Amino acid sequence: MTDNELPLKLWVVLARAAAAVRRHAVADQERHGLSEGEFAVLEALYHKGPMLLVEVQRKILVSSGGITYLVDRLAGKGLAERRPCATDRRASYAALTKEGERLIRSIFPAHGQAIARAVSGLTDAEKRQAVKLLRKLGLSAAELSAPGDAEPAPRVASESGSARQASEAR
Amino acid sequence: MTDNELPLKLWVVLARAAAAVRRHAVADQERHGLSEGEFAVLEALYHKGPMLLVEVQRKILVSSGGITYLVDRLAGKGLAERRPCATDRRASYAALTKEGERLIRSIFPAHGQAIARAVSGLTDAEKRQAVKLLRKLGLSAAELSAPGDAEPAPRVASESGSARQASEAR
DNA sequence: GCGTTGTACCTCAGTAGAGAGATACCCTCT
DNA sequence: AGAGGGTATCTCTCTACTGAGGTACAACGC
Repeated sequence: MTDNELPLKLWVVLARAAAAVRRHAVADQERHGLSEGEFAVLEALYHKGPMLLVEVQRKILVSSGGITYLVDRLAGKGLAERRPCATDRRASYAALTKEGERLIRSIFPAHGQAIARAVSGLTDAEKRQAVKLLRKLGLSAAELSAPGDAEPAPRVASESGSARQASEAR
Repeated sequence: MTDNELPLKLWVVLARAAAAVRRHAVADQERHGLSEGEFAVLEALYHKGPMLLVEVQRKILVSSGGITYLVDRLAGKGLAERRPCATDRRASYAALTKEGERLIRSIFPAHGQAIARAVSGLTDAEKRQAVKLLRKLGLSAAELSAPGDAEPAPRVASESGSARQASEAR
């Protein structure tokens, strides 16, 4: 039975597994008042030291507006700060404050354990196998032509029907 | 040393693979003006017929407010409708309208192909292997004690017949 | 019957972040 | 020196929800 729904099934179990594990990760992060994105920024800075905002952005896969928002929030909490870049005045670094470093250092080990627990349903051999397959899958999917190519496709459903507020602007 | 960061690495590649494949799925759905959640509802109703809102909610894993919102949106687009439940006046069914059924029927095959393309980096044998591992991982992660419990009451042996719950497919 | 507990749905405020566009700057080429 | 194009960040609007809380009904025990 060469299952021609194999790709769909793979996508379903992939999405569900990721969601299930993510729930554990996020629950752990929220115990410290951090959103997923905030934690990702802290973790990146913790492991790599100060980075340009654009580097962090690419690492954690958020939009340009998103990284501004996240660094703003962390700065507001006193966990991170911006530092000017000496060689490029457009750019700036994000860096952990003392408090930010203290926080991430104190919670990271437990976080790792929470993740370990979440994935403990697989043996180490299975984990290695899964890493290999998922790495291959992730890389190949990421390399496929940018989404939205091909045909615009027939627009369905009015879509212009929703009341659009006429906001006066500046 | 046997890599004690294996769980973390698994989580990273899992999240990245899921995000990469999801981008393709979402891009395809958006060509028809549907968000991920809207598409998930249509697909569920298409495959299972009319369902109670609470059933759809559990199937696609959104909050109670979320399912109300999604059905409202689909109703506003004329793709789905609510129907009273004869035996329980609190409850109501969601069902596809003619137009909704026509739409999902017309786009579903191409959607399957988009997914197939997104996961085409793996051979069929690898896909099957991945499905097996991810199913095991997803089920075990979903069964772990609810997130947020500081002291997980030792409810260890929940149900030994672990296989069940969370039927796949969406 | 009546009280209690559980369930299905809705309401509403709030949030994380997307994405388009603007601004300021850098770099190269002439 | 100046034009042109590329890049880093910020601003702003908008979306797709979440989660808490409320209402109406259901279901059970007495």
